[in-house]
Amino acid sequence: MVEFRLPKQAKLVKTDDFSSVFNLRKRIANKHLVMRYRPSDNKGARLGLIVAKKTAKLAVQRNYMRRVLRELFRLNQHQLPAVDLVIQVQKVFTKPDFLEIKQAFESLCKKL
RNA sequence: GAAGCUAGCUAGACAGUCGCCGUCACACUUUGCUUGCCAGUUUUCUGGCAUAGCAAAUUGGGGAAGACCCUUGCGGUCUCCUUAUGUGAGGGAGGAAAGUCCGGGCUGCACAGAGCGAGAUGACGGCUAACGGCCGUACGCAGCAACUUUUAGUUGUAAAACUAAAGGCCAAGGCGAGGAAUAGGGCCACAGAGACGAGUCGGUUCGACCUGUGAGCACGCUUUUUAGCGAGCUUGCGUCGAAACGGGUGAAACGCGGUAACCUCCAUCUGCAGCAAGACCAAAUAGGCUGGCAAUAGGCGUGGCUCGCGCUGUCAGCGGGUAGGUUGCUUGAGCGCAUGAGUAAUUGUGCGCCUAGAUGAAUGACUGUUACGUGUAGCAAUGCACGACAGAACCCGGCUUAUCGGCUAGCUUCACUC
Repeated sequence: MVEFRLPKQAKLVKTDDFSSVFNLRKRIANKHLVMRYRPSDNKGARLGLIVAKKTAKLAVQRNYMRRVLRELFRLNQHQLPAVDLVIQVQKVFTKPDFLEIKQAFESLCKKL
């Protein structure tokens, strides 16, 4: 039985966590997303999200994008290696773009 | 029934899979003691149940405090603090959560009292914790429908009906920074001669100046004779002075006009900052204070050199304070129903209810069925696409702005029936 839960331990919380990922400067990207990552000693992958106010002005849009990306991470976390992952949104996407975003996320995950 | 307006409610529904954040209950391990109940027993006491309270140990997660060990490591052991874990139940964005424009609560700082300054408000009365909000009344402004007047057109024998335009009166409803202009200062577009002590300009009349100039008349002189020069009178223009009248304007004209949304005056109100407020716990590193030890040596600076002066060690404790954590944190001017008071805003009483508390930031993602609306294809059945504005961040009362629709109630006008 595979667990798909996403407890608090699987999230990047501290400012130090984020800045250490940024300092490693490992970066892959496509049209929608930018992923920065850093191998870690923990058991599973950990996630941090960055959705800037600049990319989407409305809070509703930002919340949707955050939730979709968190959901995708949750469902795919066992295929991922043990890394600290920071996903940055480049471009606004809404409900009709879901499949496109899913493909973008999966293709980036394969490159990890 | 139709139209208009104003309030209030709502913000598609159901199911499945996988999740997130609080709350509650139970389980999360045992032992001992206290308490209560039951049974036996004369009592002491014994046994069982409840697990309410306390203590001890133990398992798991987390920890930033303390001690010890040696292999000196992102080590182990012990003490201490804290809670997790599993199952179940129940809850989990809005009418604007938005803009942050007003008013409060709450919190900290400041504060004898008074004054100056600054800001806000401004009919009258009321409501309220308070307000720049709301309610009522009066006034003013704009104005749709209806009604009505005039004109034009069409129909019609006519009565009249309809349509259009321009007015009148304008329901319900809407809008109104609305005190003082004799306390004072400033300003008043365009037009007009002139726009705020008033004078100037032009016209008319009178007088003066004509050494300025044009025209006319008559005179004198002449080698320009249809001309030139000189001097005179009248008159026009011009300059100066006086008088009364008066100026196609304009909202307003030698007036006790307007403007206070220019300053100002009057009345009332306002201390300042904000949950990143504030309170508690509290690493690492750096620095501070106190004490002990070492030491009067050495080093550095000042100086040409000496003396002198200043700085510089280590250990322990203390307090401030940063990251971080806990709290503030959701029970409140709360909501619903009934009923009393009041035209109403609002409020008294009774009963019932608990309704998000996140913090690199939860409240969801996807799929299916279906309702409604819109668009599109189609004769139709039906198919396809789309679904308003928008996301809590201490909490309330308002205002403003955005918004697909639906439902209910009230008010006004018109029509119909009785």
